[in-house]
Amino acid sequence: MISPPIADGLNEKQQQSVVLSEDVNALILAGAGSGKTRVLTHRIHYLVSEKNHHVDDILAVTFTNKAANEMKERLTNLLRQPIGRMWVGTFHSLAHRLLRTHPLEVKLSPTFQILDSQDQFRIVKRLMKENGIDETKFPIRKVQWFINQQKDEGILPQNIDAGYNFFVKQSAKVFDLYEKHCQANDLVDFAGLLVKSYELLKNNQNLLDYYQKKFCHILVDEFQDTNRIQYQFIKILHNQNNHVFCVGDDDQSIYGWRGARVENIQKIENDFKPIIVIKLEQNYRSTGNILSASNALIAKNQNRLEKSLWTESGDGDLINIFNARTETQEAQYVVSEIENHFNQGKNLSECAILYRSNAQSRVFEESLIKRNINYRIYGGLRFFERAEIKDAMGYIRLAENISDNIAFERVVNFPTRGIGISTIEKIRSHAVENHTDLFQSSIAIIESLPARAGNALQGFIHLIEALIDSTKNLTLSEKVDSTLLQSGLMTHYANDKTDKAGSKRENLDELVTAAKQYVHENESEMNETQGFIALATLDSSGESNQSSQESVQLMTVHSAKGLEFPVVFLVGLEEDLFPSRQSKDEPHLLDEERRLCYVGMTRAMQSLTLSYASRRFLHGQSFYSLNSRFLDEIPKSFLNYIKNPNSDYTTTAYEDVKSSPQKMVSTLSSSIYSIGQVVNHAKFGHGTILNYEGSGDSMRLQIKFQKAGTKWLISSYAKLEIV
DNA sequence: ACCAGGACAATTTTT
DNA sequence: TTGTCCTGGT
Repeated sequence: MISPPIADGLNEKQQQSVVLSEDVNALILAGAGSGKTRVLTHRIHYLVSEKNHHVDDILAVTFTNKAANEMKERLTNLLRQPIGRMWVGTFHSLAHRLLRTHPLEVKLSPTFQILDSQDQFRIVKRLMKENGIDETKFPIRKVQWFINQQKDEGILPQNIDAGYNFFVKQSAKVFDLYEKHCQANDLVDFAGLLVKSYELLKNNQNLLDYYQKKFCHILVDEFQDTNRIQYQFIKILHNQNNHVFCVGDDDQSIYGWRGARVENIQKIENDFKPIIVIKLEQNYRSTGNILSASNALIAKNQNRLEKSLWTESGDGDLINIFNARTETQEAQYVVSEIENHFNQGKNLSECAILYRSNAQSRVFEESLIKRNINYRIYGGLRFFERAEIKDAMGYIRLAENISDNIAFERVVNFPTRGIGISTIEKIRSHAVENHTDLFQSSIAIIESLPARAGNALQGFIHLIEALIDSTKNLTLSEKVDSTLLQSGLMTHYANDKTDKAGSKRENLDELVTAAKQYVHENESEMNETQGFIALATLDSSGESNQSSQESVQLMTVHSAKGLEFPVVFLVGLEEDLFPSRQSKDEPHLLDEERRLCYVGMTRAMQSLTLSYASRRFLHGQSFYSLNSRFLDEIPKSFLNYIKNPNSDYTTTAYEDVKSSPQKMVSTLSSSIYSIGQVVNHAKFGHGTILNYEGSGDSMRLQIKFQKAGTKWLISSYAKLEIV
């Protein structure tokens, strides 16, 4: 029916999806590893080369920059034409582009700035302080979270019905203040990009007509991750004459806590009629056992759009289960297994350690360092979120747009130049009273300041003016380089003797490289510098498709979504950790945990090991733990229990200990110590035994010393004297 | 302006 | 336990 190259290497269902008629909407339920990105890119290829659509007729939306970049790259190869300004990108970047094209229609100036979450935090904090809202009762993080939640739902402050909930009431008040602040200061946060884009289309019929007509085809990746405002955005762009093509997998919905609505994937069948649903169920990634075990696990969830994945590849190895005594032993086991794989010729980068929470990474790091194995950890502060980078960007932003108040506040006294809080307060209030920006206010009030503060501020003003003047004709990277020097940031870190200064200097150098690598699109609504500034906020990773080196990959299961590895260790499968304590009592949260576990398992291509520890040190305390219920939900026939050579008790024995505290005491009483007993330590002096763990030589005692505080000591080393 | 020490909290994370 | 943030002292 269709000629290669469109059908090239696609299975029947994939082909069907790709060549679907142009008259229907489509929902492609694409299971893990079923080649969904392939289908998406080939669909576009088909529309362009067979149906003679121009690339500009197509809108393709993803969630992450990574996915967007990958799609762009694949399309460039497939279409063999530059995709230039094609509308491919994240929801946020596309919304941003819309707003940059039509800022006035939503009461923004053409130079409006985007707030990242740090900036947002600071603003919320200041507003709360100014309005006397007690941040100990209403933690700023929670209020910020609340605000974003509302915005993701498309809810405005005036539409919140707080009822008797005091937290909601106060948060709604802050929300209102915050929205007004943003409006007055020409600021848009991440959620705001979407909210405003939606409003733009809703309130401007001619624009809506234009874009509905322009985008003949709207393709959405990872549809299960859409939140309400994103759904509305897609829905409003859709009319009788254009069509949506959505790809998603309800079993991989793991961002519900962030506002993603799995229901959207079900709603789509009613809201976008006529629609054709196609399931992609052939998996090209994992071996039979891995797949069957994953299928069995996810089958425990209710309300699924049932799919059952299958594979043509053989059963492969069984899934290994390892029960470690402690988290340290778990790490040692995993690392020694990685060494084995390495010795058998596997590349380190083919091995991944996946965990539920970032705090778990440390033990693995320590173990890897000990054995001298390269590793890479994902997570933590990203490049453009680092303080030194944000400072540098602050100067660049201020030089580009003198009324960028966020940037002004960031750099006005960093590196410190004697401009104190009181001076800044004066600048702020002048700005508010005169409806002008902080920079103009500074110039205006300088005469009225005490000599010292005045001089300091004058110095800053001259610095910025000189910066603007001297960099205006430079290329972007020269501009960045020169800004680093003129601002004094480089000197500041050169004089800084603390151990972190070196890496900060390296990061700043890296910023120059990032500027060099930045590719600006010529017909953009922005100039090159503005484009670079926007990129820094909208894609803070700062990664330019660099290949991962020869190193073991450590990351949370969340960040592993969309990736695959030949060898996977999914660790910490314990009750209260995975599923997490906060989720286990609520059915819909527990289901999401199960999906998360499913996502983790289905990352594995050939080898999958699940591990858990019977005792774990967390938040400075040791806890006994039960194996995760998810392990019990996988049929035994797929599992291979690894014998633990160092285990001094079996699972059942320890469960006895865990389930009845009395037993702990009775076990303890067989040793020479008992809880409540007073002992003497050579160094710490007198103390009382509060608790204990383990037995024999490895027994550890928790002792509250009169002077030295509470400590955990190993009984065989501690040389305790019973008093 | 800067640092030490205390209080406090600690899933998941994109944009 | 670790990191972060705030405070109070110098």
